[in-house]
Amino acid sequence: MKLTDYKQPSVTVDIVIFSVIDNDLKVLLIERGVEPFKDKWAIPGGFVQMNESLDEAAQRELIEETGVKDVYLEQLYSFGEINRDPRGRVITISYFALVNADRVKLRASTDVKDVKWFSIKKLPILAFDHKKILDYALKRMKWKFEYTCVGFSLLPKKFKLSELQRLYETVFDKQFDKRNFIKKIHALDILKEEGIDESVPYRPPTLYSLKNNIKDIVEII
Amino acid sequence: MKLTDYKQPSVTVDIVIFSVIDNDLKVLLIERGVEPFKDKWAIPGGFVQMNESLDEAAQRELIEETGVKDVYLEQLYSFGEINRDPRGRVITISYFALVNADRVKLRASTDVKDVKWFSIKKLPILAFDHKKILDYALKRMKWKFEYTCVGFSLLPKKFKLSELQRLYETVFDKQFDKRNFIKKIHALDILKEEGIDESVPYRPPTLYSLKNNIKDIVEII
DNA sequence: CCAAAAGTGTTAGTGATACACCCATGT
DNA sequence: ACATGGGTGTATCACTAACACTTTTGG
Repeated sequence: MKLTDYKQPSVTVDIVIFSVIDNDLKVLLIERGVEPFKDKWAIPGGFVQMNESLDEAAQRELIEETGVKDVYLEQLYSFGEINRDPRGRVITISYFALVNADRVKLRASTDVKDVKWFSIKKLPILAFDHKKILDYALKRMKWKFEYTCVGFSLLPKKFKLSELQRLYETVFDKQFDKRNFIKKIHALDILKEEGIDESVPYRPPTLYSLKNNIKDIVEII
Repeated sequence: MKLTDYKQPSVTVDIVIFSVIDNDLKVLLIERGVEPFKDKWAIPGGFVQMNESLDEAAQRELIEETGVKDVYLEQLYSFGEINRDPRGRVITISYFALVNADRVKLRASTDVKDVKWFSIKKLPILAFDHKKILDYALKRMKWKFEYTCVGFSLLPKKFKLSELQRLYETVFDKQFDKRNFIKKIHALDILKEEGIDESVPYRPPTLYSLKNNIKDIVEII
């Protein structure tokens, strides 16, 4: 039995790209320029080429869309309902990424009318089954945020504790008690001091950085 | 741009099927009857057909291999390294299943020399990248076992607490304190009493069953 | 009365939560 | 002096972990 004895589905990767901009959790969407779902918003993605692994395909799509690499990128789930794409049988392997929006240069590519960051609170109607994918991504992203150190990839190398707390408050859309938050972070013993930021017009805050490469290793309970 | 403009990879599903037999955690493997990896042991799986979703394909493979359905089945992860299959580009969507071995009738199918339960502690060398898939499945299965109620699908409808504890001790390969274990289970408030088993030659134990349909909803801890 | 498994409480330690004020700086 | 954000401690509660003996039944 040879591989070619089977009719084969197409395989795509779709990337849910998150960022935090102006204390608001955002997701990157593209406006489709072609059918199906022309003029509708969708999660960026594309076909997996024969000479690249799934992770490489996701990485490539991410770079095409945002110009950034070396960001947090994680496979989510594969969606393969028979009729999820009106063009035919398409299986998609979804990913999510966390990017620091400062580094991103949005570029509309072929077949794309527009590219925009959308607040997670004001999403348009999405093409295909992309709402389902986005919901799933959001759930998993929050989980990862809560239980690992992935969130630090959205901060500059050196940051103050209040920035870290604001980031978490944005993602979870709720307030935390300052003392308890700091206590918890310190208890994890994952930060090292990096001096003091003297450039502010108020009491200078201590800067911190993550201890070497524990980004997604240490579980934050 | 049409779907057929792309050369397409093949897509398979592979199912890591777990069971607990004689207080030992087992996984179901098949001995391949054809190249590649002829005579090597592998995780059961097969090509996704054009008229079935991924979940349906996994379900079908599971039934073909074991004859059981209505068991716990969950998608794990998709593996798509370029050279993971010597026949060509094959992407596999892996699943894991928990089956009660009492209900299973093993059936060698075409291209399969043998089918056997292997103790997780004495695994043979596996074909393809199946070792990686199995390791991943094991990790996820244990996680699910610890934090949800999936484990109950390996027990009969009515069971005694000592059976439940023995199951957990088998899966995690360590002993738990009886009083603390029971206390924890009771605190979850997921069991209802189902009378007493009078048929034993020692003090008759209370039987319990899971409250309706909370199998994988309630998080344990 | 013996074997086998069922059943049952208390204590100490650890982590989570709730809560309010003073400090250092620039203007 | 004031505005801005930085920094700090304590008390209570809930959960976890460690630990051993008595009970019920059949043979």
